Amino acid sequence: MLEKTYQPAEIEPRITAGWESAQAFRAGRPERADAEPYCIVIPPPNVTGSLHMGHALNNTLQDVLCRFERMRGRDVLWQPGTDHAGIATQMVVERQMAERQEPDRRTIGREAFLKKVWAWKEESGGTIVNQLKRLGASCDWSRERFTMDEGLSKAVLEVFVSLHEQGLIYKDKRLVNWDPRFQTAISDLEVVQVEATGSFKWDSSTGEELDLAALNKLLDKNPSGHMYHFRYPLADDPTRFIVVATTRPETMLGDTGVAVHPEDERYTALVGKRVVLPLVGREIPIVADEYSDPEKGTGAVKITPAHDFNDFEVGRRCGLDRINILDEHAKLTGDVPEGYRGLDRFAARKRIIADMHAAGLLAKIEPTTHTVPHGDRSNVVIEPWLTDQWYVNAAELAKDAIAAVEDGRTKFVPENWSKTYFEWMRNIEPWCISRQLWWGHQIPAWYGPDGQVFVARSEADAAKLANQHYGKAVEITRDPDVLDTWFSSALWPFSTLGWPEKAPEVDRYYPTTVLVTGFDIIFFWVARMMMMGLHFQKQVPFKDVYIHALVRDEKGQKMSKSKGNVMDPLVMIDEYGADALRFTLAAMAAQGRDIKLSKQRVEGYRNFATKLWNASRFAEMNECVRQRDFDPRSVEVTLNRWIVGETEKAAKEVTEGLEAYKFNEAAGSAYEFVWGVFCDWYLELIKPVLMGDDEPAKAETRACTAWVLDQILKLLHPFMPFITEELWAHMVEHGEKRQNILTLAQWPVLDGLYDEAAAEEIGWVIGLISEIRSVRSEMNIPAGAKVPLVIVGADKAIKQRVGRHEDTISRLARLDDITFEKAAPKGAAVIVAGDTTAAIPLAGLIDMEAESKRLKKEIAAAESDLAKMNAKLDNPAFVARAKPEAVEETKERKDELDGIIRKLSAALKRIET
RNA sequence: GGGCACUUAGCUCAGCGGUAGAGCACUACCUUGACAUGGUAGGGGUCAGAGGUUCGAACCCUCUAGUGCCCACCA
Repeated sequence: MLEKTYQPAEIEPRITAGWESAQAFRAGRPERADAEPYCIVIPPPNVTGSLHMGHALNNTLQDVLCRFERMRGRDVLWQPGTDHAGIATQMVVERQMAERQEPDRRTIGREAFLKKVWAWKEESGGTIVNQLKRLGASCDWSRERFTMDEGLSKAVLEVFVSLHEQGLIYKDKRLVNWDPRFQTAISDLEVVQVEATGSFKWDSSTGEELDLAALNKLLDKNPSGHMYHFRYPLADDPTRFIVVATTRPETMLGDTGVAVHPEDERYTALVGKRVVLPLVGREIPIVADEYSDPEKGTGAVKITPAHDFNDFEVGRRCGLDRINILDEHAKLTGDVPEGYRGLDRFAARKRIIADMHAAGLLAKIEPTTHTVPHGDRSNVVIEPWLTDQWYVNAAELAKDAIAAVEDGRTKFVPENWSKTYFEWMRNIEPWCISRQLWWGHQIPAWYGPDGQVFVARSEADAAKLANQHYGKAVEITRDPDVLDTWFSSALWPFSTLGWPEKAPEVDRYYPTTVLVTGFDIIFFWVARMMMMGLHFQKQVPFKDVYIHALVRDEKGQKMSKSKGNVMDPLVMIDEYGADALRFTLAAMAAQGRDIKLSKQRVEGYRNFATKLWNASRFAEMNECVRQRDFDPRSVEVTLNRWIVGETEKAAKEVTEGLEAYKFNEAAGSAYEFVWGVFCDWYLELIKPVLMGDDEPAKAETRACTAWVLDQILKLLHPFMPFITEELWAHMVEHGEKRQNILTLAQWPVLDGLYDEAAAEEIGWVIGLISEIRSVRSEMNIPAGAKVPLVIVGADKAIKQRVGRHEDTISRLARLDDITFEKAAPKGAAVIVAGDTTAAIPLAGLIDMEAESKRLKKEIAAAESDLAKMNAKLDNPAFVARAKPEAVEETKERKDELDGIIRKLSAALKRIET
């Protein structure tokens, strides 16, 4: 016997264990060898991660799809795994070492450090996988992969070497986004722009004193947000100046030119002259370059080619020197005046301002709003820095990746995300893939004594190449850098299947069916998988890309620990059960929207689970046992004919919703059917049958209830796998415990069950009961009181109907007697349900004044509707041009309203006379 | 500067060309033999504003006003 209340915490671990022992999620089950494969690769969570709401949503949706397709008989592979997450993981381990006061990584060396990271991974890396299991994720866990696995590392090696051979990976010296905290290059995508606004204002022309102490105090809090105007003296006439503006004063030490627009007449005479760079004393040229905008600042711009992306280009065009003034920590270094060397960039900034002012060369300080690049992980200001790095020629690889979406080989759902994808792909920049970290795939490049580079699959191969190159054996050293984490992620759809080995899984499951992910990683991940997949497999990595919403807090902001607005999915699971959380996420996953999650919503769906639980309890108590030979087509009792038809409708809606990735519609249809139709009506309507003594009807109804409940458990299983699996096991089949598990049961494919006549009749019963209840409530007839009902002017058909459903109507509407009369008795409340009129003849119980008021209100409402119908029908254009069905519907509605008004008016008249 | 969305019941959100919906919250009644994590009934919306297209617009188009996000730039 089922417990009275559903206890998710009690059943979930048991169900999980059952799935595991049945190996229910194994791909490539022998009996499905001929089945069509269905494959999803999981967006690999960071190995350092723990489950947040975004993961919960993402994996719930994937699981819904996988369970749905598994039940439809497909050979499902949901490929799980984790990502080594270069910077994040290295950070975690370094922080741990610092906390334990152990020597830092540079002290212990690369090899020892990597050993520690692996040890950490073995110990703590499995957290998120276990959390995914608690959510119910039906991944084939036997195939779990890690981006640093031997196999996946081999794929990385193969891809790097091939792309290098093809000239699509190359080494280049150019400006990169340098993260001074982690001392590594990062890609454009890992840079986030943070707005800075200053407040300090000073102008030398006013004669006002400059309060340096106040400015410095401000700059200590936020070094950005101000524009500084500097006077640069002309070399041939130090009494004349050209004024330049900058938000980064310290970079002036690396200036190698001043640019003006070629057509800017203010400066024409100065082009070709030189200025003396203040504080440094170096003479630098004034050049003409289109980059300079006469509208902005003073129209003259200082050029620092080694520390600014635009200036780099200007310098290249005008042949200016590049002087690097920063080291890897963003401290001043190299060819800078003695006093500045070794200063931090922001300390140098203050010092420069003070020194320029002292030299009388500071013209103005004004507050401004500008964005400052920050590292997305380190949160420190990024410096453009000139270094050697490895790049992927992304523009070349993007060509087919763009075409594949244009011609529909891969489809975005919702479709308009393809615009975002195109936008970025068509303007793509070279992808900087080298990172100055230790944790990651080390770049397979070796250098000879003179710096000549040899890229090869192994050190031995590289040595061979070097020997050929030099004509003798030489010492080679390996490039210490590792690859961007997203480089290995880009290979995920085929590396996890066994490539570059000749793995049968690649043939069977690639291209994968659908990728499910959030829009925040379209560039980071989706685009790069498209490029790599197409290049190495000649086929798209996935046919569909379903982009889901981001889970945000109530203000629409991304949930984050630092903001303190996180809702922990595991806490929700503990409190309400995994099924409730999953159902909530699926029900809210409308396309293209953000999800602002609320606890009450989860609670509501927990209640839904309880409702289902109790409906099953009811079935169990009433011995509703699934019959082996039960055929829903064969039922004879009208109620049963009706419910099998409703079941078919629900099954179709859920199926169509899931096929179209409309998770919310599928979940909504299932919810409405289970609660609103099955529980609210069917189970109530059959109670008289189950308690009656019509044995054949009883037997059919029991079998039918068991059958419908089975369909319900199946339809809900993708959304609520735990409770449905538990109830499935409880429901007796052919008089014994069930042998199979729901996860591997067959999805309902129902057809031909809908019975128009049954639907009409039960609809009539429901309508009548609802009307009686409504009138009772409005007339304040005590809920417990049983009252008689008079059916007025019934024809033979209605009399027969009433006869068939008398018990049910009496029970649900709390009646003690149903009789037939030609006219409604005096002093009765009148009920109009469709074409049936009824009355509750309890003069004593009914306040006739209230009844009169109620009738008037109902008449008014009906008349208002009727007026709308009439207006439509009186409009010749509507009758002539609207769809015939629309006109027909309007007429029907008008007739219906006419009838209602006539009956209600008659009742009203009787009261008033 | 370029792009993409959004504005519907007190709250959170569906609906996207033919009688305004859900969950929660609210009101009244109900220990009715599955369920008070429940039942029954009910209140509550000129679908941001203004134009237009259409027989008909919350839904399509244009504009306005707010809000959010992405990309780029920033002397």
